[in-house]
Amino acid sequence: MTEPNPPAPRARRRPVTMREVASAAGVSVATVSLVINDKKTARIGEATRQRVWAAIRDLGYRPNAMAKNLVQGDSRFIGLVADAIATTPFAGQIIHGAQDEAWKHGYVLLVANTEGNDDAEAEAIAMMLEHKVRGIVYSTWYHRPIEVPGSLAETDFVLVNCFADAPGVRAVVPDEVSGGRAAAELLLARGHRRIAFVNTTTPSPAREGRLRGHREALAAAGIAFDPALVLDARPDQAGGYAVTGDVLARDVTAVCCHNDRVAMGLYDGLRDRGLRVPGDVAVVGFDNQEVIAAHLRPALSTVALPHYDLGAVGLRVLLGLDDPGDGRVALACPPVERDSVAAPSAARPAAG
Amino acid sequence: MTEPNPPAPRARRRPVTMREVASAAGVSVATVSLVINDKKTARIGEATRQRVWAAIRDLGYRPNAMAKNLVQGDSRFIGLVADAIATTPFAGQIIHGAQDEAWKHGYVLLVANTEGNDDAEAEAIAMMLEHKVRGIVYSTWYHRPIEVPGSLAETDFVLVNCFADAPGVRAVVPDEVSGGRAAAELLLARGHRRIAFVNTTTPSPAREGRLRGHREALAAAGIAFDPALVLDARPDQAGGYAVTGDVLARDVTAVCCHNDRVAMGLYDGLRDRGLRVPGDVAVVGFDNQEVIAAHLRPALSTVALPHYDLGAVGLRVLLGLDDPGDGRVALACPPVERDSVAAPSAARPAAG
DNA sequence: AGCGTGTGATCAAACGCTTGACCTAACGTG
DNA sequence: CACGTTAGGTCAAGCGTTTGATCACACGCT
Repeated sequence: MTEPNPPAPRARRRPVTMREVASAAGVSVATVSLVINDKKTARIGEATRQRVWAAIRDLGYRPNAMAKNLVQGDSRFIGLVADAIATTPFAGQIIHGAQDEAWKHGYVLLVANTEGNDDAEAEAIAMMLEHKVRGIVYSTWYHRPIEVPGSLAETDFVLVNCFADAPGVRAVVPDEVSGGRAAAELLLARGHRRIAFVNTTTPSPAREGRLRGHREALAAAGIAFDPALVLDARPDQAGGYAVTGDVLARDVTAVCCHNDRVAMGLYDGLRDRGLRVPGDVAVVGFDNQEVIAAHLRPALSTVALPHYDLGAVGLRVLLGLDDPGDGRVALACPPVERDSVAAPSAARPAAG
Repeated sequence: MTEPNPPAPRARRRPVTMREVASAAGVSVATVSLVINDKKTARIGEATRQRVWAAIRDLGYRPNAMAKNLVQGDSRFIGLVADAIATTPFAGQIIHGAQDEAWKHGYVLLVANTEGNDDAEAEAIAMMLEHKVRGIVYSTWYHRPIEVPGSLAETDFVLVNCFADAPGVRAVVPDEVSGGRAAAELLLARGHRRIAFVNTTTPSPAREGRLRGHREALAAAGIAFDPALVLDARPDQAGGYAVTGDVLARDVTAVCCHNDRVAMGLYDGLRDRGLRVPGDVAVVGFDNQEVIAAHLRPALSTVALPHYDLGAVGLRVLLGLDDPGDGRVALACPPVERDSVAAPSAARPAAG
């Protein structure tokens, strides 16, 4: 009876161990270990060294990282929990930054995404704890306050792109205020003085912070803040499109949008009214969401959220390489100039 | 003298071990192990069980996964190497799918991104090998042929979103042909018969496969294939915008774009000419790149690349749960209907 | 008393590696 | 020649678990 082959259990040859290398080289395992790790404290003859390396190569030996970790009492793992790995490129950037930085210091990232599921999150953290991670970077895909999951406290951790007001909880976040300021400055530098600010409807550090930065920039430029120029819109294309009329009714020459998607919607709204960017209205976005900002017509000037750095710095803080002064470290949001801003035209755009 | 605290080396209390639990519960480590793993073969009294669990809870014990792996001879790790974790949401989706599936089977993903750097790649694979991963999923962010890195062969592996023609190399890829067919069908179903096909300029499985699918759909609908309706364009917004004139010159009622970004550019091109989507020209994209497709005005009908499934199935194949028949498994690209397709209007749009 | 049996828990040997302590020749030196 | 020294290694304990083999004991039978 020939059975239908069960899905090919691929040949899993047992890995070569140090013992095998030792006997192949005619030395003790201790010697092999000393050679591999190039221990300065041990005296091993050049000839022996050669034989050991040769055996290693011949046998295709790979050290067993887990055995090593075990005996050394600490792992080279760092956990990274993210709440949305794939929803946006944002989390990806954070991971990327953390990854690079971890790698640089000989650590391996244990990534888990929870998709906002608390159980998954608890499980993920438990898994990391069981692997005796050196610490955990806990990140969210958009900047917001969070409750620190209880089990996090069992290890060293740092919050990234989110924060908690428990004392002593380190966090790395984007500096929304400076971002808001940077956005406004993009416009002010070109001479705009009547600038609409399309804020999001959802309360968040971004909502409050960016507006504050906007006002600071206005103040610094000697422009009185006019609350009537602040509008609310759902933070997406539809929101931006819908708010177009209100924006134009304010008789402004420029608009700061809460994010790039709102700007994208606004582009559509303006186009539908026969208005041109930046000729009739200058627009700046926020987030620097590549797919959108770089490829809108005209390309969108915006302010970048430092996701990569958030991840990288988060890791450095965890490793004690950067000192948060036991508080939050706020990372600057750099402006990205493209083509959606020009000097205001003499004639005001027609309303409506 | 109060010294300026050096970057807070956080309290890293040595983890609780099984031995401590054992003595706290007044039993042997063996007993603790048996209780924890709920070994059916061992007979442990209910009272003892309780005491052990109590001790575990009191001490906050977490098993040491590495010790466990070591003694059991196999790890619960699976490696995932990606060539671009953050460039697009694509890789993120693959990771997400692999992650979920791995988790489901009790595995932990060791993610590494190489950003196309061969050294980084080799290092990443070495790291995984040293952690004695159960296998490696090697993925690329866009569908293409690759050379299998030598060290991959040291373990079990499967290619995802890429392939090699070495014999016996398992791969999971998107079914470009069926995707191309699906795209065309979106249009054919509404009655379009003269359809432009904007292909990419770069040779790739996508370029060849989608066109083939397109032709198959045409044939199935009894429409003669007209090579003149196939145009080439750089696969981005600029390309789509630039090709608009040529498309219109072909006097078509609909366009299949190589991807969503091309469609986005085409939207702009059409708008500039006062043409409307889908009223004057129906458009379908490819990729289902959320940020774009769902938020263009009108929302873009497109064909989705099954990234999540690519990751998930890749993992299943690795685990021997799905059988690739020792070849490639091609995953369908499902159509996503939105608002950019309507029946062709009686009057042909004016050429460009 | 002697024996089998079932129950409840312990012993101790691995797993692959690191590392401080220890061993053994061979080589000066006084 | 006895003695320290050094070069070149080896020994063996131990990291935290798992697990097959074992053990101690009480119970019920003959």
